[in-house]
This record gives sequence, structure tokens and C-alpha cells, in this order.
Amino acid sequence: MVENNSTNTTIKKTSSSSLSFNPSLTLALSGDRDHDHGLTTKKPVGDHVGLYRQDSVSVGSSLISVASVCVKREREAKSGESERVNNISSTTSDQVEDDDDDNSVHERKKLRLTKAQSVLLEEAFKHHSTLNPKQKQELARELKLRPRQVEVWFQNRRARTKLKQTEVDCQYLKKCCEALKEENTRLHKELQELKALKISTQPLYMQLPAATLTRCPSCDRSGDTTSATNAGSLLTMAQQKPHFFNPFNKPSTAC
DNA sequence: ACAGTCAAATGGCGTC
DNA sequence: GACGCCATTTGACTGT
Repeated sequence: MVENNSTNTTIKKTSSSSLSFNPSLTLALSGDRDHDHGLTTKKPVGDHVGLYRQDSVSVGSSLISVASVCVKREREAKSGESERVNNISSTTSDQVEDDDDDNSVHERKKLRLTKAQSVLLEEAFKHHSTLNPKQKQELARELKLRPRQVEVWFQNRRARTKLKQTEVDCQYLKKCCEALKEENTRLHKELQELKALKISTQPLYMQLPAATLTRCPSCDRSGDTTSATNAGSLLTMAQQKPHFFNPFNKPSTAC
């Protein structure tokens, strides 16, 4: 994929040797970079840059013409550079698609959309996050871009939206996690308090460490208090007093 | 000069 | 086969 980047044409000598690039693609002048980060380029640009300083681009139908005019003027400004560029850039988007693969030069020059193009694409995205072929063609025609470029822009835009949503979800889950941790800590504390309370009211033999409470040989019930996972089961086990096997007692008296 | 960021573009893969 | 999604690459640009 190769684009006719006017910025490069102005600044980089490499573009002069790449006039066989697909000239139908529109590229933002360096002056348009301010739509990305609110900053202007520090590089020198051509005389036609001023044409693109349209910070107050309106949305809606007028946008289309704004974008088209920008693109058209950009191309007109480049008319002196290459006759071929001029010829093809004045063609329709259908023709734009034709030379997708035929250029032997496949340097990957990156397109920078103009602000108007970006705004129009954003507007379109607000209405539908995906485009049907007809919409794509139409949008591409309005923007003087190849349909594939419009398609790619929408794909990347969807990816950005998804990423943003993932970040929002992540933040929400983090908050949930924090809340659950707090709740868990609180419940643990409560459990300890209940255990302490329970033990202090139990008979002496029931306060023996779990290790000393072995399996009752006669009824095969466990006396291991570690299996009691909550205060309720603790209570149950306490009520089943005969099944706690005290090794200090004679087996016959265990149960 | 270099690292970091953003976004256009590519290629692979799955789905319809 | 066209299309969308995803991971990745790559070029343009900024900040230090």
C-alpha cells in the first residue's frame, strides 16, 4: 500500500523518486496533524497548507463538501509535481481501486487523514459502526479514498472502541474486586470472633486441638474440627458430642 | 538521537 | 469468496 503523501512530497526527497505511487490516495498535509494531538507540525510545509487549516469543520452534509474540497485542493496544489498524479487524482474512486496491486513500488507510505476526513468518518461511525458495501463505496467516494481504506478505518475504529470499552470494564471489575476483598476481610474477622466466642463457651474436652480429635473407631465419624467451615457446622459438631473421639478415653466409652 | 505514542495498513484466521 | 476481527507491523510524529 502506497500513498501519495504530500507531506512527504514536500519534505522528503524520497517521494520524488516514487511518483509511480498510487496517486489517487489523499493524504493529510503536515498541517493537519493538529487533529491528532492538538499540535501543529514542526516541519516546513508547502504553500498550500493553509487550505487545510479548518479547525471548525462542521458536521453533517457540509462536511462532505469540505472534505472533498480539501482533497481536491491538495491535489491541485500538487499538480505541478506530476502530470500522472494529476490525471489519476481527478478520477473517480472506482478508478482509484484499479491500481491497487499493479504498482511495482510497494513502499508502505502511510496516509494521514485530513481533519475533515476524520470528522466525516467519525460521523459515519456514530450512525453505523459497520458499513455495507454501498455505504462504504459512497463514503469512499465522498472522501476520495479507496473503499478498502474506509473499511480499514472502520476496522481500526471498532478496535479502538472495543479497547476503550475493555478499559472501562477493567476499571469496573477492579472496583468490584476491591469491594469483594473488603467484604471477605470483614467476614473473616466476623468468623474469627464467632469462633472465639463459641470456643469460650464449649466444655473443656471440646477445646482440644484438632490434632487430638481423631476418627472415632466405632462409628467412623471424623472429629476433625478443620472440616467445619463455618460457625453453623461448628455448632452442629458441638451438638454431636459423642462422635468426638478423645484418645485419652477408653475406646469402649467413646460413643 | 532516541523512546514512546498513535493510527494506517497488513496478514492470518474464523464465520457466514 | 467476502467480510470482520485480531495481532502485528510500520510510518509519522512528539517529547525528552
